[in-house]
This record gives sequence, C-alpha cells and structure tokens, in this order.
Amino acid sequence: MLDIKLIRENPELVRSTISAKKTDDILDEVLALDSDRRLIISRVEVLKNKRNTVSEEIARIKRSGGNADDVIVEMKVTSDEITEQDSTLRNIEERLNHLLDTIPNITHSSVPHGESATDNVEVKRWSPKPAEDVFVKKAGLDHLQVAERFGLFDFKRGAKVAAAGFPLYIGRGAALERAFINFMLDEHTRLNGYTEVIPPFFVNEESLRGTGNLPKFRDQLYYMPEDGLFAIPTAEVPITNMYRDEVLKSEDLPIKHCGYTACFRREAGSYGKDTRGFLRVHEFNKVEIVKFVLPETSYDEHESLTRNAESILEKLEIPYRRLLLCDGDTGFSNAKTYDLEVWAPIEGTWLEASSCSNYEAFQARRANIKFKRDPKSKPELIHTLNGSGLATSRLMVAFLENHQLPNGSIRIPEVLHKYLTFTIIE
RNA sequence: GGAGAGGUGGCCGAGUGGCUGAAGGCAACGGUUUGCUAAACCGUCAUAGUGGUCAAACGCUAUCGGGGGUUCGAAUCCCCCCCUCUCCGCCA
Repeated sequence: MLDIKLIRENPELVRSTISAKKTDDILDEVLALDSDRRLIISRVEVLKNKRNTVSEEIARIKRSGGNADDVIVEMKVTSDEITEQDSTLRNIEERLNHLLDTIPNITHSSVPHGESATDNVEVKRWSPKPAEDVFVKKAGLDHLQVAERFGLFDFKRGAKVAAAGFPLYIGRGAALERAFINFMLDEHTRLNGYTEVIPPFFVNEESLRGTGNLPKFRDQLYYMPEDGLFAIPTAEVPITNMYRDEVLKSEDLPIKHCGYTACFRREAGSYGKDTRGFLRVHEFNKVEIVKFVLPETSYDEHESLTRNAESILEKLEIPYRRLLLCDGDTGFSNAKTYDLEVWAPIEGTWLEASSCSNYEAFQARRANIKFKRDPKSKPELIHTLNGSGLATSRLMVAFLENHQLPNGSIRIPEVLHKYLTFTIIE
C-alpha cells in the first residue's frame, strides 16, 4: 500500500506507475474520497468534541444532585447525528481502503521502462565453463526422460493421488530434492547469516493482505473455507508476517530469515503453457530468504540478497543470468526485482528459478511493521525484501540437463556429496 | 469436540457506567546528588488520524484482544468472533 499523503501530493507519479504496471486508474476516485473523508472527519470530530464536553457536564450535574434531563434530550440529537456521520465515514473509508489496496508499488528510479518480459534487461551472465560451451542448445535427455530412465519422479502417480501438477519424488529423486533443500539451508544459515524458520504452510487472510497477495491474487491461492486459511504460495508470506503489527528495535536490524516450505499455486489461467513435468507445477519446494532492513540500506541489501541466491547456483555449477525487470514486468508490490534464470541446454531455454525483490515500505505499510531508531524516536516503517534461494523444481530441470553426461547419467557436483549416498545417477 | 478461567500501555497490575489515555510498580530516557559504582530524588515516558505550521509548538478525535450493539455517556453492560491457560475426550 502506498502512503495516501504521497498520492495526494504526487498523483502524477502514482499515475505513471499505475500505467506502467497496467492496473486500473482509479486515482481520481481515490483523491475525491480522500478529500470527502477529511471533510467528514472534521465535521464529526466537532460533534464528538461537543458530546465529550456535555457528557462531563451531565456527570457534574448528576454528581451534585441536579436534574440533567433537558441536556440529555438535546444530546440525543447530537448523538444520532454522530452515528449517521460515522456510518457515512465508514463507507467512504471502506471504499478508499479497497481502492488503495489495488494501487501497485512505485518502481525505483533504476528500474527501466518497458512493456513486458521482452524489455527486461540482462545485467549479468554466469557459467561454470567458458560461455561459448554452455549457452547453446544441446542434444540429450530432457528431465522427463531422465526421470523415467532412473525412476526419480512419478508425475502420473502424483496426478493419481492429487492432481496434475503435484509431483511425486522417489528414491534418488527424493534424495536429490532433499539434498538441494538441506544444502541451501546450510549455505544461508552458516555462510550468509540467515536464521532458519519453519513457518506454517497455511496462513490467514490478514497475512496475505500484508504481503500484497490479497486482494489482487485471490484466484491463484488454494483456500480452505472451513478454516478460513490459505495454502501459502511462498514462504515470503508467513515469514514476512512474523513481525506484522510489531515495532522492531534498530539494534536487531537487519533481521534475516531463511526457510524451507512447500509452495502452492493454482496457476489459474496458464493451463497448457509449459506444464510438462516440473516446468509449471501447483506444488513445489522452495527455500526463501527474507530481510527486514533500515530504509537507507535496502538497495544494498537487495544486491547482497541477490548474490546470496546466485551463490547457490554457482556452487551447484548451474549456468544462469540475472535480469533486471522492467517496470511493466515488475510485480504489484515490488519496487525493484531481479530474476535469476537458469539455462536448460536440452530444453534450449532459460527457466526462472529465483526472483529477488525490494518492496521498500509497501508491505511494511500494509502489514504495519515498524522500527525505532532509538527508544525515544518515533516508529518508522521498515523495508522488506525477499528472494527465492531457490525454488527447486526448475532448478531440478536445469540440474539434470547441465550435469548430464553423454551416456545420459547425471553427475552430482561436489557440494552435494555430503548430503547423498551416491555421486552419480546411472 | 465438551467444561471452566482469562485477555488493560514495553512488562507487571488496579479499575464493574461519567472526575480514566487509563492509579501504582518495574523497565527505559533526561537531570540533580556522588571520588567511582550503587542508592536516593526530580522530570519525561503510547500509537494513529485530523487540523495547524516552512517546520515545530499546540488543538481536536480515536484506541483497554477484534467487530457490532445498548446509553446523553462504555475499559466497565449485551451479542458475535479471535487468542491464551486448566480439566475431560480424541489423536499424530
């Protein structure tokens, strides 16, 4: 959520963001409601002030044994008027808050302007070997063929016990998936300074509102109406909301958490698109990294968070590139986003494996997460950031393709050996 | 799932219709005293909205788990919901 004062004073800035992120321009209505709201507040507060003053007077009269019936009758009228104005105000605020919920975050000045994913800017490319040997389409087994040959996953049975898009891992496939997760958690906790959390996999509506997933993306979420709970689309939601409605101490900052969770996404509207195997699934595993930082440090923290995610790919010897998303492709709540895409040589394509974003105060304002610079100073909104560090499903695809030997066997890079009982899948 | 108890400011805790934004204590912050530490004493000590101002000072409104209601007036009375604790049942 944006600051209403910013919208009031800088409507054109907000309007350009709305247009870049292609959301409905409801700014005129917002500004009108904002001014209505303040007008009614000033009216109703005069009435409430009268009510408070006269109530004290009534109390005084009664205490001294007098008769206050006349004043009470008069106050009844004022009281009714307050009830009426309050209800008008409530309606205005409800509508206003609903509209504010739908205004996207303003992008940072370093974010390029663009219409869609094709305008994203590649800012770096990394490969374990010389680039000319790597970023080319190669012949070989795709991940489904590998899976079948070695019995790593069973998508058919996954579909049988749940539905299409719910993968099932078996034997060495399950072990490899678990090794990914453990390796990432160890890297982030031991080397990168994150404190591990295992959050709930279900969250309430308030939490999803806090991170900006609701109200806009309701149709992408699995919902359990009996309990009013949603399956998390990412660990960002429970981890960011850990500190909802809290005032943090500046000496505790930055707070850095990592956590493994399964992630659940309905992916409504994208049926039939890249849905083979792991390419687009409803349930996948991810280690998320999340930071709560001082506002003036958030862009430095964004760079280091992105590096933390990249280091995983480097140690796993997976070629990747980093994209700076253009404003048109930057998410609703995000001020700046880098996507990490892994190279899948047999698919001959790039696959998004991570998305690292700075939200500035957008989530903090919604979730009411503040900090104090010192005990005497006023609470200020914190900046939140998060990134995938990483999602395993597309990583798995790239892993099986990049580490495939000419005979179709899969070599396991050094860093994973201690997590596995095998060093090659053959 | 059944029965009971409870949720008040950073923490403890008083308060059952008006004089309570809320006693008292602790913690914190500023100061006085002090050879140092400690103690003692004095003061400050919520958040948000709104008005005001260059900014402040300052004014007003709201807030006692959340929401609604009764009343001229609600922390206090009524209804719904959430959370915590105890006991019983069931269960990984």
